[in-house]
Amino acid sequence: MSRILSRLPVTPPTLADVAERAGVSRQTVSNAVNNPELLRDDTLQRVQEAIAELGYLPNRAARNLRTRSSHLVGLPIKAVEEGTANAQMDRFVHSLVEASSAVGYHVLLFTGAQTGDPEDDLPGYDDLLRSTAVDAFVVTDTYLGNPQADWLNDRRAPFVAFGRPWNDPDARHPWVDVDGAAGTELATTHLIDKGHERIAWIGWRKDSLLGEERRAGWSRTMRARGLSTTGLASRVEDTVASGREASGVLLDEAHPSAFVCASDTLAMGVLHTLAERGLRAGPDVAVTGFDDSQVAQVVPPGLTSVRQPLEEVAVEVVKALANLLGPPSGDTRGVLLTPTLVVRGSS
Amino acid sequence: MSRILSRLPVTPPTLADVAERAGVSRQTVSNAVNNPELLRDDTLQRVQEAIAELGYLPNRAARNLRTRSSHLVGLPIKAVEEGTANAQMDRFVHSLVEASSAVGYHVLLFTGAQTGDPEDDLPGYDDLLRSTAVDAFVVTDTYLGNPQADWLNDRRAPFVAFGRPWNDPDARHPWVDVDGAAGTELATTHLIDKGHERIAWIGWRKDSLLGEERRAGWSRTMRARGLSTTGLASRVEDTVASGREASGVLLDEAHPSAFVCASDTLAMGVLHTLAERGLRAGPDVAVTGFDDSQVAQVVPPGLTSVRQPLEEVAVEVVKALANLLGPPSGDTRGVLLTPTLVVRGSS
DNA sequence: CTGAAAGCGCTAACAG
DNA sequence: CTGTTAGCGCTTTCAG
Repeated sequence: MSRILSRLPVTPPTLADVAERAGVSRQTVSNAVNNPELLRDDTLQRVQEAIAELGYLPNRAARNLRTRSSHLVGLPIKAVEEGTANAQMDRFVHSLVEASSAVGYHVLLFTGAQTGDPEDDLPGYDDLLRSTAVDAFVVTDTYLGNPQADWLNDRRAPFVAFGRPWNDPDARHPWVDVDGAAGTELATTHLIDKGHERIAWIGWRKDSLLGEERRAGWSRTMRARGLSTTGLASRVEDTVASGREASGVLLDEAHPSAFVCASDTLAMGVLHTLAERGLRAGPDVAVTGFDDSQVAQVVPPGLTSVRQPLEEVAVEVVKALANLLGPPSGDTRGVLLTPTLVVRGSS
Repeated sequence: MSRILSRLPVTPPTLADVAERAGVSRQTVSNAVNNPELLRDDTLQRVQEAIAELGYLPNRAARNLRTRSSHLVGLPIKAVEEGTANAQMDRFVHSLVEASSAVGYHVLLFTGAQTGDPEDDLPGYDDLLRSTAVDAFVVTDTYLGNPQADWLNDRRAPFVAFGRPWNDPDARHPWVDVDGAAGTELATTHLIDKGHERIAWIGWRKDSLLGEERRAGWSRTMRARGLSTTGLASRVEDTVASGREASGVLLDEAHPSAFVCASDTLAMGVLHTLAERGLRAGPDVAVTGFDDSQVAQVVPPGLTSVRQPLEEVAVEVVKALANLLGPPSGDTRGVLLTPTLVVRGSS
């Protein structure tokens, strides 16, 4: 096998080459590749042998031109945020590439402008779309007010979102998301079971619906267990410094014995405060984060964190994609997955 | 502008549409796009107006078919290693995507098999190559014994490596790399300047030439300053647990006051040991890592780390790519870039 | 400087 | 079940 493929011809074999070798017409070879069930067994086998001997693979450009589809999905990527623990894109991208290849798709990366304004990403989408470079998009950043989904909907561009359409609950595009409240509920329950009663929340500002959802998981669990939340919540920016500051204030004013955080970044801020005060994460004050970042995995003594099932998310995204691009079968609009809790030394 | 582009036609405009609108032949439109200098000024302007009005963009598939080039570069990605701090891939990927788009290229992601054996990635390359899906590859993992470079060279597949050809110093493919020894020299010098004399090394096993290079930066700097390295070096696997263990042994047996590590992962292992022994990273024992991962950035009290100039690497990679695919101009075989040191609380 | 003709490799539609 | 015909949208000859 590797012998056969070991020398790349100057110009790769075409349908015609295979057809000649197998003694059939070009169309028959095409059918052998795309609709094998149409061929008689012996013909099929003969063609397949010729294909193997020649190491034939259909020319993508020609196929794309003819079928008006590139078998490529576009994925916009943002710059990594320095100084945060939010690098989970990596994990998602890898899973997406893998899941896509299983259905014959490849992932094409692109970036918008560097301004940070999502409006400026739009031309990136537009060019790809108008040049028929991709069949669909996967968008990952569907926070409230993000124009991408609306924009894509407007031009009837096929896309699947990782993230709920917060803008518009009855948006008609397919989406996949992770139940944030379930995640923080897991964390809060875990802490309560460990005997904690004064459990503080550090989350994002109110305009983040994603953040409000995660917060809801904490507050509803506290209430359900009959625990007070008064004075125990803080809403800040998603930076280590904010988490550090917020946890300092909370410790002074509300004396919590544990913190549930909306992100690993904020949780790291809490660890900073604890280190400064000579408190031990875990034995003295418990902390949980969100995303199971590499930071959570390697920081001493290990940060307990809610882990999003990104592999599953990718699989569901690809399913939705296939449904969008292939023959539509039972259109599932939205899929909500449940995260898990990874317990480590900090709790 | 956004008005004009705001409605995607059922089927995008073609060259013929533009030609009709501008009252010229299809050829002339093609020239207007690809060789504007061939047109008379007034014709050019007329055509460009028609292009803008119609929101015309050349159909990629058709262009690819005709020019036998996809304007796509393939980038193989590995699964994220859990439990390490080695997630710098997405910083590089982002930079690469950006640099590529500046010269009209897009990045296509693919994965090999999941076995971890690099041999199994080869079919991934092969398929992409034989189906003319990509024009070239960027490979990022050129450790000793990795078959990719040889394999690609064998089939005369254009590629650029991020990483030196350790196998074969006079390999003929272009590469870009970062000077690891310069990085650890920076770290070691920094520690010496802070007054440290017993500075230990924790690195990788000897079969990693990359690791040996980083080690050399430490040892040559120590020697140059007249400091002993005897009993101060340890070579282990790249895991947090190994770093923890090695630093424990070194502290007991050689009493170093500082550690230079070959990776942030190992450095985190050292932080674990320090935390367990009630020692403070920084004031009590200094530690430096390598890669300036998010972990280094957010862990208390901040991990001093060598930062690779990945943005520059990407730019150089794309330069080499352009040189490979476009008209060859001055073939620079290899480019070696210098890292910087980011000083934080741990030193 | 502009236009006409040819064809890249493939698949959809139809004919045998 | 297999072969023939046509054409996707573009660029590369080569004439005018």
